[in-house]
Formats: sequence, structure tokens, C-alpha cells
Amino acid sequence: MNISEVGARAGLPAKTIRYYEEIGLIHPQRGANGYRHFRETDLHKLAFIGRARGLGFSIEDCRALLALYEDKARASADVKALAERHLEQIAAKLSELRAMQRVLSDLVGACCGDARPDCPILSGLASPAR
Amino acid sequence: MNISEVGARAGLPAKTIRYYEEIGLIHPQRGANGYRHFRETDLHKLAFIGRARGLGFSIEDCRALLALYEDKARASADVKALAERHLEQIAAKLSELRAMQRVLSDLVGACCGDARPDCPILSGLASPAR
DNA sequence: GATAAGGCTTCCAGTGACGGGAAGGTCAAG
DNA sequence: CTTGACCTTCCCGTCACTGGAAGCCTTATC
Repeated sequence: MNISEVGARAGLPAKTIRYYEEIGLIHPQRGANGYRHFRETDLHKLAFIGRARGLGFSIEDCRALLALYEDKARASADVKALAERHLEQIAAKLSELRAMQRVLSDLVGACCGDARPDCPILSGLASPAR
Repeated sequence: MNISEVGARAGLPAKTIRYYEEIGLIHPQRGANGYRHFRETDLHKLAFIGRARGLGFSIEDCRALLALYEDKARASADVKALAERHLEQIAAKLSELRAMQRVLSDLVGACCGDARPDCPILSGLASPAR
């Protein structure tokens, strides 16, 4: 199948698939006309990558996950360790965002939001947080 | 004051401050030797930007916030609207991350993580989410 | 057979917000 | 006078794509 079909089936834009080939994540065959030709295994790989990306794994993590996926002698502990590291990053990002949300929603709550210029949000940004 | 001192006081690396000048957020004076010379107002602006960045505002948001900060005839409603849009983005990012966390922690919980190759994490990535 | 539309190719440039590092000028201390 | 710590500009790299240009290939229609 051609790039746009595999893209539609894997839920990825053609541009992204070309990029994944460029960085060596996939290796589609080429037809005599120079077109990429994708087999079912390529489609599966792309869908795998798409789902891993959807869970926030980096491209390099995806590369490692693919390698583990194709290594029939892998230890599930290796996969779990990778996923747990990623979970920690997610948790860190979550708490960072929650802290931002806390501070900013306090500021927004203190701002009456009318035509007057007085604004606790700007004052809060102008002076160090307590 | 020179760039490294203002950087230390505002909590920003010199590189970042040069970048902020390049994109027109600040306009420090120059000495005869070509060195940037920062006044107190520059320091305040940089600290303001640093705090806004710490709350996750984009550079363009910071530019708008700075303009509002310096506009004594601003309406606090404009500031509040900007902050509320940003709060919505934070909330969207939070729910996206929580969804990832949910799915991934389920997968991690199902993986025994030993030396055997069977791995629900890889299986979950290989087949469509239910 | 000509043509037009659409799909495919490569290549180059841009995104956001910096960070690293090179090459070279300046300043303060010893 | 030298050393080392600053400062300057400039250019490249990050991450994961995305947009667009220029040109070839395929398919359908006239």
C-alpha cells in the first residue's frame, strides 16, 4: 500500500511517516517508480508507534519499545522500567502544571476583570511570589 | 548592571536575556564597550517575564502581559481574559496527561516485570485501545 | 494522444524557547 | 604584562514534526 493509505490506516500523516523513515524507525520497500511500498508489518509498526506517541513516549523511547517488541527474548522488566520512567515524567509534569494552575487560578480569582486598570494578576507577576 | 548580574537577580541565564533582547522583549542600553547595561526597570521587566514564564505563559503572552503592565489605562478584563485562556490550556494539558497516566499505569500494573518476555505493555501498544 | 487532477518524491525552511560552543574583544587583579 | 573572568556576535542543535516548492508518476477524461 502507498503512503497515504497506510497513513489513513495508522492514523498518521504522510509527512510523519516519511520522517519516521528518515530517522530509521521504519524501512518500507520501494517500488520501481520510487514510491514507498508498505506491508502489513509496516502498518503494525506505525500503529504501534502512534499509540506509544499518544501515551507521550518520546521518539527515542518508541525506538527502544519497538526494539523490545521485536525482541522475542526480551525481559518484560525492561519494558516495565521504561514505562515507569515515563510515568515518573508524566507525574512530574502533572505536579508542575497543577502548581501553575493553583497560583494562576488564585490570581484570576482575585481579579475583578472590569474596565479598571487595577489588576492583581499583573501585581502578582510584578512582585515575588510569597 | 551587566548581564550576569541582572541574570542572577532575575533568576535567568544570560543566554535567555540576550534572546529576550533579540526578540524585542527588552531594550537594554549599551555602554561604550558594547556591553549591555541594565537598569532597575530592565531588571523588573525580566523578573516579570521570568515569573510569567514560570506560570507557563508563552513568550507572546509575556509580550502582551508586559504591554498591559505598562499600559496604565489597561482594563483588568483584558489581563483576566488572557490568564483565563491560559488556564484553559493548562486544564486541557492536565486532562491529556491524566489520560496518559491512567492508561499507562494500568498497563504497568498489569506487567509483572520479570525476566519473561510476555508483556501487557507491549501488547497494549500493539493492539488498538478498547 | 493530450491533458488535467491528484499522489508521490526530494529538499529546504520554520516552529518555540532557548542552550552549547567557537572566536574574539574587555576588564580587574596580581 | 599576563591571567582569568567577563562580555560580544554568530552559528548550529534541540524535538517532532509541518508547510511549501519543484518536479515526476499515475489515473481518468476528452
